[in-house]
Amino acid sequence: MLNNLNKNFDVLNDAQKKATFHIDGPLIIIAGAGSGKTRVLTYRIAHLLNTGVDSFSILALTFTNKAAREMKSRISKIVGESEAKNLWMGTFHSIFAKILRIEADKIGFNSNFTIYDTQDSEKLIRSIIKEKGLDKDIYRPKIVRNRISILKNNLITVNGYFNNPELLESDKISKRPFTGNLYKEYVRRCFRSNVMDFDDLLLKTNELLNNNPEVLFKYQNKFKYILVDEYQDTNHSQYKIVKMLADRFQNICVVGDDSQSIYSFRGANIDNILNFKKDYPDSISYKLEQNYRSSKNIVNSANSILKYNKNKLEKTVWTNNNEGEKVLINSFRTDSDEGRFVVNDIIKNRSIQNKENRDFAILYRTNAQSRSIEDALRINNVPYKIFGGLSFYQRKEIKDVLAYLKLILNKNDEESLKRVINYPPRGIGQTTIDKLSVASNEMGMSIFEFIEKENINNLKINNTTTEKLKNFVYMIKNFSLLNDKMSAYEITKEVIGRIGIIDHLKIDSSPEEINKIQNIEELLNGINELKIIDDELIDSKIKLSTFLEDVSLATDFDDKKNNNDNSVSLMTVHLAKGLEFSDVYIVGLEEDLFPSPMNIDSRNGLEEERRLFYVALTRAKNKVNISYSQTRYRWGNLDYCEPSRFISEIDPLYVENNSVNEEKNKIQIKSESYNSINKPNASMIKKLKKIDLFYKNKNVKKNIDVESGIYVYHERFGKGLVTLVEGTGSDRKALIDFEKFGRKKLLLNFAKLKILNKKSP
DNA sequence: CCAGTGCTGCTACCC
DNA sequence: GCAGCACTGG
Repeated sequence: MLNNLNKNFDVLNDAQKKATFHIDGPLIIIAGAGSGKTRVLTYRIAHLLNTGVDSFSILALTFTNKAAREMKSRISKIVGESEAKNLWMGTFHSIFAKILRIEADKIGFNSNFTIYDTQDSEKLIRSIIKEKGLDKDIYRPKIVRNRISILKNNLITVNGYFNNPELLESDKISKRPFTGNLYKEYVRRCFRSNVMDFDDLLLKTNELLNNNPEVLFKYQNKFKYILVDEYQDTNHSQYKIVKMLADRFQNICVVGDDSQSIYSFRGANIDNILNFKKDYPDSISYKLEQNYRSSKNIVNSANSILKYNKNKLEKTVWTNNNEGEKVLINSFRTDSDEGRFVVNDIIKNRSIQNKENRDFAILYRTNAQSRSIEDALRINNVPYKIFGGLSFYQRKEIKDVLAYLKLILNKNDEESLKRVINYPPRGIGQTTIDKLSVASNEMGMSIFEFIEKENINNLKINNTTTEKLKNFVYMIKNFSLLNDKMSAYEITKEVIGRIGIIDHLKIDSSPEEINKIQNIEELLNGINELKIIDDELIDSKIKLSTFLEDVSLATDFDDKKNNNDNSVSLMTVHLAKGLEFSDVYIVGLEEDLFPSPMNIDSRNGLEEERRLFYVALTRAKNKVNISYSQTRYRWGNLDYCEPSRFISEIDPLYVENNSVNEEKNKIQIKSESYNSINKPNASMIKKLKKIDLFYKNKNVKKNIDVESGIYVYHERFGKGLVTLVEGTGSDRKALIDFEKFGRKKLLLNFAKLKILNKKSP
């Protein structure tokens, strides 16, 4: 092994070697894009093992399952699978979920606690808001959930919240003074349901380690060597856990790139990496600055935009690679023109440069932008794969099946119960559930427990419904008994069969429903495959609890399949982090899109957008194509766009700008529309654009003649007589008596009406 | 209780 | 443009 290892080390450059061979004491590795970061991490672990460090005492934390898997398999290749298997390597959430299950009793939880995803949490919060009689338009569940998430990630508990005048004040100002009460109730309900959300996995770990010195001691001793990947993306809660665990031996190695910190919106704190030296004054730092991925033009153009950022660690990424082609900038009239260009360019380069579909990636700021690109790809029969969007496990039909499975393991899981107690429909309606909810809540019980133990006849629920409730509880309990003797695959198969979900989906055999059935089958196959893998390793079938833990903390579904098919990749820039492609198209480089309008009002926000652009640029090995459009459909209507400020920030030395001629047109459009206004601010421009758009919009043109007394034809409602027109602007409505559908009030801005006869003057 | 329609509201997405 | 909640009539 040693020889093999030493041979491997020869491929490292000086900085990489220094970082790899560092053993004791705090170490920070600043790793520029494409500088062989993962290589250093894996070799460093291999080296640690080689010098006699016990594989059980190494903890390596990553941000994605994918990163953990990759690293583990690479290490396996160097040191062998049996050694690699002992490493504690995984995401923050999976590692600490594991520890929390072991230590659950110390924080008053049961070790089979359920993990809620964002959607589950939001649903629970929504129902609490409703119960408390608060206005859901002010207490928007999404905002409240987000607020609570941020609080938790900053280790602010309910008490901490109420003792913090600033927080109380800020929620008062934002017209949500009862946020603290919602937080309190949410925490109470999660606890009662034996549930943790993603943030709890970190928050509760903090509490566990803080309040139980013996537990902290145990894990400090266990994890003598700690490595953290993507340190720039850690939030406060993660930072504190790492700090506590590393406190005893100080053998902490963090790797990251401040220039690729793009997750502050979910609580990542760039200061963690910027302040590492303050936290560990004895730390050593190495910079990996040689880029092995991209051409000189790409590296230099990416570097040039970072000059506009103030908050950063100094480093100079450079490369020995070829000069390469310049970064190409193109402008288009419409977003569909942009899509067509990108696809034609891919087809062209595919044949001229002998490239394959998988060499190309199309990156965008928001998922909604994929549509125009997809259209062009489909028309030209170019195979593509969209990454991100709704993950497999987020789909309704999958979540429905999973809810049954979760309920089997944790009957107090209220959200899962509510999800499936009447799905597929079994005659238990909202009224019944509401009654049960209130009554069980008063008793401090879960709904399941309540049905099981209490006399529900007192609730004025009729006998047939009572019977149905009892049956449901009986069914779940029965599943539990079966589960004790069954593998995850077997019990899931049993559940799917017994609840009749497939039959229910078959009722109308629309393509969507067929697809749902296929997804459920795929879920089952997925579990079955897990079983096989597990069989090979330890000759036992995977249990439901293991499977659910995997699923709750997984998002990217089988990358094996994704890698095998040879297609163009479409994804957001965020998702592209860590990946590389030969040719990259970055589309939609427009103000109000990239940078995102949400992030342009603060320096920190704008700098993060710029780093995001940096990430996009540095994904490419050979060629970057940047494009923007002068108009774009957004939320169903046409928007005028200006080129992104980031385009002009790239040093012109490395750029070929094809869009200069198009510029003139654009400026004309702009001056026509807004000349009369003196220095309009951003939001004003937005409003003007909307008004402007309204009058130019084809819908308005089409419906401007609609007035009372004329006959119109509507796509769905058919023929009708307009009896009244009211409102102005986008609020203009018509009251129409349809022959077959009766009286309807329609917004003229949106209604697709054909005028059948005009009233004579 | 349920299905079908209307209305609303929208980043990025790791776990 | 669309999804997902809320409302309403059967």
